[in-house]
Amino acid sequence: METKNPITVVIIEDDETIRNGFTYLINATENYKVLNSYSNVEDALLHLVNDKPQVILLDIELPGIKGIEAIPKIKHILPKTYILMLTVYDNEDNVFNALTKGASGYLTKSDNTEKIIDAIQEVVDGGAPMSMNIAKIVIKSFHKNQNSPLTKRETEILEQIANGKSRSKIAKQMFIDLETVKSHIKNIYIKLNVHSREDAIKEAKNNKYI
Amino acid sequence: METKNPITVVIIEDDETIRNGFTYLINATENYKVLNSYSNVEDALLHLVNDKPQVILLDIELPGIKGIEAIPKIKHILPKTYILMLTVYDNEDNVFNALTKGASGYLTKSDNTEKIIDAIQEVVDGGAPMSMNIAKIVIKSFHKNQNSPLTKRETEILEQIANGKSRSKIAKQMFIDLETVKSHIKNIYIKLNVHSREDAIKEAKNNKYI
DNA sequence: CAAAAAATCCCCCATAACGGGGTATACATC
DNA sequence: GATGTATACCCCGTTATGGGGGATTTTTTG
Repeated sequence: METKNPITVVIIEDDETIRNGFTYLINATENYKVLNSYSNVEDALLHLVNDKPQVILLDIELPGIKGIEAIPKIKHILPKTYILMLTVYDNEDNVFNALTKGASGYLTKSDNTEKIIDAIQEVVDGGAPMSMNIAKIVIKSFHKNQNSPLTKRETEILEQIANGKSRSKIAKQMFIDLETVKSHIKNIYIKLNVHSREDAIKEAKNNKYI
Repeated sequence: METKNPITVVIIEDDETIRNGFTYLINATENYKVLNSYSNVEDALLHLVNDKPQVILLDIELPGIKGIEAIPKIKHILPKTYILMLTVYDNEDNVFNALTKGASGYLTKSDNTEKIIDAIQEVVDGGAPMSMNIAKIVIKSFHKNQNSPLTKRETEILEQIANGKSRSKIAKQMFIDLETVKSHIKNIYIKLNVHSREDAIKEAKNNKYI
């Protein structure tokens, strides 16, 4: 182990105790260095360009910009940085969203130091570290959308519908035309053999398409 | 352990493999006896009066009458029987509904035999056995509707809206008039300071009202 | 019991949203 | 060259929605 080129880390976590604890523990480990730590995404985004860390530990539950929303923003300015999510609750949606948005791995805050260091190392080695229970969720999630008759886009739209969004809202949000949304919805209905938003949601949920 | 007065159990579960598996495993345990097992609630209701089990293992996902709907019916004819719900998915709504309707505990189907036997014993001893992750959901649910500005009825209706149901569907399902639903929705919007279904859902989810 | 809160039901109105019918283009995969 | 996907546009009639007024009854609570 050489101390000349330590693995550089930035921590984004609003809880001061956890933030300082992690900073201390990682810095105490040979070959790992915490460049900076921030309590919110906004601050972090301002300084990350200078920090240029190899790995970011990113809390999911943050005030202001949430951890998951932060992923694309961080990836935009630092495309090569690995992001490890920190979470207390292993919520399925969060896990899956974060991974699809570009997070490399997942850690629960109760994981011990050794695990966290291992995870950082693993991620710079190209791995995808995550807690066991999180891995289970991911597997379940992958099982989910597997044999769905819906395309990616259709699934996205159905999820918006399940959130109570109108066609026009969906269109605006996805930067596509209202008519395109209509087309997709028509196809969703045909594929699911339903004739209403309600039935589509029900059918999709029953079959774990969403 | 005396074998003269075994704890009597009835299983209601549509999957034959699980049904027979549980029956076998419970009968193989000293002091526990499965009186009967049924693949649906309708059959069970016809024979439960004769069975008079102390404990019923009740699947949530049943054809015909769903497990949760069955709880009050079972409680009606056998008020002293303890009901343990069996589930594969630890869905928050289901868990909470079942418990408020009179279920005593909750088990995931992946729980091992020992856990299930323990749960049966615990429930006849007056406990409320449930898997750890289910317990978490219950705690969350209790935290949830605490300081909600919405009334019970309004919350019910908002939940229906969040499931994509139209006013008229909600009205039919809740056996109330369309106009009543409209009134409730109007009040929901005022209380949440929103002007659309979408925003109401978002606001309610953010504040854990639903 | 009396007052307050919650739940129920009724009317009107204009607008927005919906579901269904077709058609068409660009693009990638196969 | 056929298929699948994502995109966009047209038409149509029907339904649902949100907001504005009430009113009544049941339930809860002080």
